[in-house]
Amino acid sequence: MSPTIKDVAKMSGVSMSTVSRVLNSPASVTEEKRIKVEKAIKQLKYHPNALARGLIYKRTQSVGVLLPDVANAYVAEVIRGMEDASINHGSNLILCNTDRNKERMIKYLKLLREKQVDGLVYTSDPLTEEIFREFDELNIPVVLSSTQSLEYAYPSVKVDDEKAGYDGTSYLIDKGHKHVAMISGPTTDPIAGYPRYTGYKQAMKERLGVADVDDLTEFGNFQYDTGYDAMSRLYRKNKNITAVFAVSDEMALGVISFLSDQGLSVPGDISVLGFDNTRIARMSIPKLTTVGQPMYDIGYKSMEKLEALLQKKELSEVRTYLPHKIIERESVREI
Amino acid sequence: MSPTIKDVAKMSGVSMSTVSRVLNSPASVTEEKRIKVEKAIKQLKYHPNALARGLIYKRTQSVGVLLPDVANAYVAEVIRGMEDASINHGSNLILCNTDRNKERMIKYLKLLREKQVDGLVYTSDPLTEEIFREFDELNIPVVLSSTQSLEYAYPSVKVDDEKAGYDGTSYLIDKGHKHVAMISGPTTDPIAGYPRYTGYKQAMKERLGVADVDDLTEFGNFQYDTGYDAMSRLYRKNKNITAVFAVSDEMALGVISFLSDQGLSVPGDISVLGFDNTRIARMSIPKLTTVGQPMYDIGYKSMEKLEALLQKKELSEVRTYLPHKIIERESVREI
DNA sequence: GTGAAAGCGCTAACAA
DNA sequence: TTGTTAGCGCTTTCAC
Repeated sequence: MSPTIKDVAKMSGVSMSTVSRVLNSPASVTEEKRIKVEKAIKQLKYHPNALARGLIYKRTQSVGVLLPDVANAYVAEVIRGMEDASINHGSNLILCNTDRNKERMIKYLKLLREKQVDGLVYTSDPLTEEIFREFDELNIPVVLSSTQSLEYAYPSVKVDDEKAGYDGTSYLIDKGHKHVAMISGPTTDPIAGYPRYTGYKQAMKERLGVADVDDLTEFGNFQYDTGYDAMSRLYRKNKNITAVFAVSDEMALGVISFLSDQGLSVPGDISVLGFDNTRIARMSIPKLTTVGQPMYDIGYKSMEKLEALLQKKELSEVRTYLPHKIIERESVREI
Repeated sequence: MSPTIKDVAKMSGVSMSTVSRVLNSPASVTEEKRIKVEKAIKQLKYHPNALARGLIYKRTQSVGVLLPDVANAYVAEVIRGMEDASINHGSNLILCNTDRNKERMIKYLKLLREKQVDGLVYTSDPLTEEIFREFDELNIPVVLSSTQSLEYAYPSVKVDDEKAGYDGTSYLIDKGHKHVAMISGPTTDPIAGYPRYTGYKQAMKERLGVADVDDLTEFGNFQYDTGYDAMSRLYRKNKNITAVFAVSDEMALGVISFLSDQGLSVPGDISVLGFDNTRIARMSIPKLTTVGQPMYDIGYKSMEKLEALLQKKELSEVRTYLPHKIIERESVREI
């Protein structure tokens, strides 16, 4: 059995409270005893039991992280930022892959609640009313990372997706493209779908005067295959396109792949712009020009917000928008 | 405040022990009381406190996962498998990105120990003596995932890297290649470096009769850039190469990229074989033929082993080797 | 079958 | 400054 505070007390000839004091407020103990206690701690290899502590403090230094899937490159990078922030605060992350599966999520929420996590961060997926209600029952701080809610008051940190959609499109227009297509996410997705699409449409209208984009848009679900398929549909219905803006790097790679299968060159024949700037963006041929998101920072900042909440600090802002940035590589050319 | 077992007892007019019984062995309570208690639980939205439980059971249903970096595609996939296994067992994963940084690791180990995690899984990095000693102090089951130790008796699950190196090389030879190069990991890496390299050398000798591979090998650290650079060195010193076996998909993409920069075609001029079968392997042009590892299964199986250990079950085997498999795509051709 | 009481390892009054 | 004691929320003897 591991030694307890009692063992340390016995060995050093003081009371448990004194041991507890050298652990928590060493200054309040005479040097003589403190040294004795410290020696005993070392000798016994004593380590405090966080369960017992948590029971009293009502703080566990653990936070739950709900995410769709760690194996997703985007998400993994966000987590990385969270990790770094949390270790700075002495907390741990409990990983919960929801798989967008409701039962799995409920199961996790139950576990997290029983384990008395201090807070929760919910990543990358829209917050439905149902999920909100589950969260609300937990009665702990929640922050949204790489997603947000306009209906509920949870703090969030993400990029401004609409502006990113606008800026990406504008970038292509600035390069001289007049027939700019978009491969969007589902318009039912209020985070990475609709807003980026809206930004695209706005830029098309404002900058190019084109209001009807039906011939220029297709939809996918952010994954490679759907990018490939969407491009194939797009190509069938419109041969004038000179640039396509895919709202995920994976879809952009799918686009490039389709184009390559058609014997078309990127960016020679068609320019391709991605979104995210995940690691794969610099490994493709041609290297992908993309609307980069500060994934790591999004994660880091989310966790900092959560910590602030846990310390009952006033949040300077509820909804934080981190800047996106166009990363120029080789898949877009000027025409 | 959350309701406690005491509140439930009061509301249902029974003792705390009875409530505890309906929670843990419902059969030992009369139906009448059981129903009353269950009703109170529902009404109060009572949820047991795992800290209090853990204090008694000395089991927390949490396991620590030490890994180099979640943002690494290979690692993320392994984690995914662990997650799925652990949720089946009702446990949670505490994520620890070590960054291969000793201090960070020590800090995590301290946190994990204080939180009384039931076990540990250590992923993807060689187990040094120093790390072993740290683990050993913890006095909890440890399993190695995607790594192993011949010196210490920790159970492990991974592929047979030497055989994989041999098989990958053989595959290339079977395709008619006589000048097969390898871009290896560091030979000081006893997991993903040395063994694969050894397998390669063995195949070269047995199948092709070539014992001196100095002109055919270069080294990288599994990342994209080092694959690019290693290929550039290789190309400078040997123009006869018709196939290169890079021991990570990322490095293989780096190789393809370098070749493309030289105006060389893959697999037209040079065939390229990767290792791992991470998601990027099917997104490249050409799609990467690779020695696939069952990453998900490695993670899943590791966690199952850990659970078995926690249940004091005898392990049927200490070191498990899961089969690798060559995934044929488009980057290797027959000559 | 059920309840009272002790105790898991710790901290926080409260006295001294 | 220090020790004694109660108690965090739960399970588990041990009587009844």
